[in-house]
Amino acid sequence: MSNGFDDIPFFDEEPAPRNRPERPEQGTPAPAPMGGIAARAMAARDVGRRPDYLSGLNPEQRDAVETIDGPVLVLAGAGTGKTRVLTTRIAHILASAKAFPSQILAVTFTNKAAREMKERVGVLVGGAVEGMPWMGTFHSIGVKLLRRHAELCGLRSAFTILDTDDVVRLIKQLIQAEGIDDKRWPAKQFAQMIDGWKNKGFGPADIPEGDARAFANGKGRELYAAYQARLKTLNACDFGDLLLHPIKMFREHPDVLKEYHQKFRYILVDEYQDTNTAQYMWLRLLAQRPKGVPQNVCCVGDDDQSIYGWRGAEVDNILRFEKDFIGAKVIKLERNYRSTEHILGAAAHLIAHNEGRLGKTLFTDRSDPDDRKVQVHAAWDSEEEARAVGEEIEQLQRQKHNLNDMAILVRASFQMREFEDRFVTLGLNYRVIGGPRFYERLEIRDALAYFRLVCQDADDLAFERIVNTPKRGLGDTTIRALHDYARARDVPMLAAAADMIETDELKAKARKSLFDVVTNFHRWQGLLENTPHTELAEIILEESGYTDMWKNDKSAEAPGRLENLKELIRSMEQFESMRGFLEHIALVMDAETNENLDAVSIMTLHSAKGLEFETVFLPGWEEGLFPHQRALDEGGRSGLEEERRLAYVGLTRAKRRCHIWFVSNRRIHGLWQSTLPSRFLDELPVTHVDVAETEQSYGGYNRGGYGQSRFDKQEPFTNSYSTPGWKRAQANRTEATRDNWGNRSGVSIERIGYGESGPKARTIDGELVAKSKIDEPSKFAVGDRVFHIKFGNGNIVGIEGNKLTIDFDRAGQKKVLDGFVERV
DNA sequence: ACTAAGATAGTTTTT
DNA sequence: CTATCTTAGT
Repeated sequence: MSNGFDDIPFFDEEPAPRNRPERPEQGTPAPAPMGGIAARAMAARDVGRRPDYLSGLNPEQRDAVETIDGPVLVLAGAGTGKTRVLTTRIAHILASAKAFPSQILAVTFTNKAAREMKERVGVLVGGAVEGMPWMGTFHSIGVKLLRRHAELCGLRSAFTILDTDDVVRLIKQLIQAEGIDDKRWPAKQFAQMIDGWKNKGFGPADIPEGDARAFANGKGRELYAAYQARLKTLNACDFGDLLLHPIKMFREHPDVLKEYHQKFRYILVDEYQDTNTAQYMWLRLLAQRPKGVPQNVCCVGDDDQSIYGWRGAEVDNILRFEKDFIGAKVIKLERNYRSTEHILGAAAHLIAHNEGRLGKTLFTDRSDPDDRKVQVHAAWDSEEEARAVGEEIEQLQRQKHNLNDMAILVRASFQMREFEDRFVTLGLNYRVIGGPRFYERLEIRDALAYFRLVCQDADDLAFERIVNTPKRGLGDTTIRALHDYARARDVPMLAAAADMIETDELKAKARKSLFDVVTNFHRWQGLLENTPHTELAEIILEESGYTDMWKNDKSAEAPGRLENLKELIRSMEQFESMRGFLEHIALVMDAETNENLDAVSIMTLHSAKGLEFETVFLPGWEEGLFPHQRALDEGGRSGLEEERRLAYVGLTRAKRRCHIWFVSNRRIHGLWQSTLPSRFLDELPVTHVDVAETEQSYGGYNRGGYGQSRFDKQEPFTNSYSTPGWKRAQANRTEATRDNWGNRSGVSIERIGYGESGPKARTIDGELVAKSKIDEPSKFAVGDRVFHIKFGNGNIVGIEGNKLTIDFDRAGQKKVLDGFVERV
């Protein structure tokens, strides 16, 4: 290691902010306290040993930690210690004294990831982590930049951050104001379009002509511009602006950008595969350096876990890292510390079906004869699926496994319900992750609207939300009048209200009500500076009559809502001011879960990313659901590949046990649909996957199709296959388990090298856990009259291997497996 | 201004 | 089927 003490910074070049925020930034100028690890690290160096925090890292991890100068891309597979590398790297930078804590920019996507990073860095470096104000999400760092330089972006520092709900309401107003039919052109859809544009870094002038024409008969661009103008008058931002405004500012004010170049000596990015174009642009701007100056950027990501393409994430960002950052070092982390070799083998084999990946192969030293293969189960319908999963969980529970160590990961949230229902009847504790959130509840949003308006009187959306809540007799007519007046004079609605109560414009009753509202707000605004914010919050909710409204409400949920309001006030205590609290709310919309309760987690595959469980259940592996039909329709091959990555994410969440389920019948949109097993099942390797025998063999209908070959106990599993693929698998099996990958997973996948021109030919062997029997002649013929247990009688109109297309008398045309029908 | 019946749509989600 | 939103009627 070179002597890093040559360029120890003697002072922290804290830029003199152009617009000082009211609240000084905490802790920035404090020099790095060299306590704890850092001190020990240096002591260790003296005796020629590695610092403590480096021990226990494998060579690749250590490389990723120690290569702190110059661009580094860490390709970190699932469970390879990505967060550890990131946090240790920060500790290492600090220990090397190459930067002050305040000179490190560390970006994550989610608040959760940011929290975890902070926690773990704290363990390594102690209090120094408190001096790292530039560790956070893209958006929270964006807000920080924007509050400092608000004027350069046409805003005032106290600007409001609007959530999606506010945005949609605002756009709806604009659409209606333009005289456009808001039913034909839904505001929600346009909000999504704007979001998409912003993800790509497009302002109204930059959007493609085709996009502009696609909405409201060519008014797309106009509306987008009107929206931005409106945000400006509201002194508000949407989430996209939190990135776009800083980008624009950096481009227009190179001097400001330069300050940050000097400031951020080291930049780290987590989950790089999830960055969208705007985030990428933002990063490029901050990371760029004059020729010869190293760009100390370290991005950590996994192209195989890129599952947010639909939300604007560009996997390309990770693929082109080397081009963008010349001289970049690419380090692959492939040693997995999480899962058994069976789980890893199954996941690796599945993901190998994707093209256009950088190509990593996870491996583990872990090999335990007790490790069970991944289990594939079949069920008749989703009800049976839930029942069987419940039984499996109860059995594990009897074996003293914690429910906290188990998770059910579904593709779509409607799948959750069946499990919830089942667990309620079983009395099994469960927790749903990612459901409706605390801050999205009606009463919370109402209360927040009051607070927002007190803090920022230009917040018309907040005004409109609560002006007649509780009921004050201020209906549509009054609001429209206020709205028109405000727009005509270009003043906020609260100010408009203050004006209008002086006139005879309104009816006496409305005028009186409005007068009360306005004087209340003026009084509360006066209290803002000198009253403790929790106290002020209580005053507002009391005096506005909002709490009374719920006290007088006799409905069942009213007491709960009052409880939530109390909870809201309680949670405010942790913040120093009402503004600080509101900012937190806008950015951190998540509520904490009760960790004390032992409960099974139910969540979507998307929200499971980054988590791990001893036992994972993956229900619903059926064509149309997973891969989802819409992903296929709209995303084509790349859509399918993203679905496959999602499957990969699901499998790699499991540490020891993994159960996959598919059903033959699922109720979609109220009616029963016959479903086919997911193609992903076909893509699993036999060496690591078992088809589980179910006592109830397919809900009691043990015949034909998947049922016949896989659940018929008379015939041993290994004999029931006769397809070429299976034979190939058989032949390869011995070889595959004792392959030349040493102690790596037994899957025989050729390694795909990074930096070569695309993936090489792969040999994907040993598949066929659930291969469709396309080669076998069907025992049915077109025109046959058949009976199906769920759909009744029908005629066969098409045959494709073991998949029959049947025109049912009652249920219409459906595709079903031949095992489920009988000739009549 | 509020309630009740009708229409409609229905992946994934963070900030 | 069902949750949510809209509209029509009181």
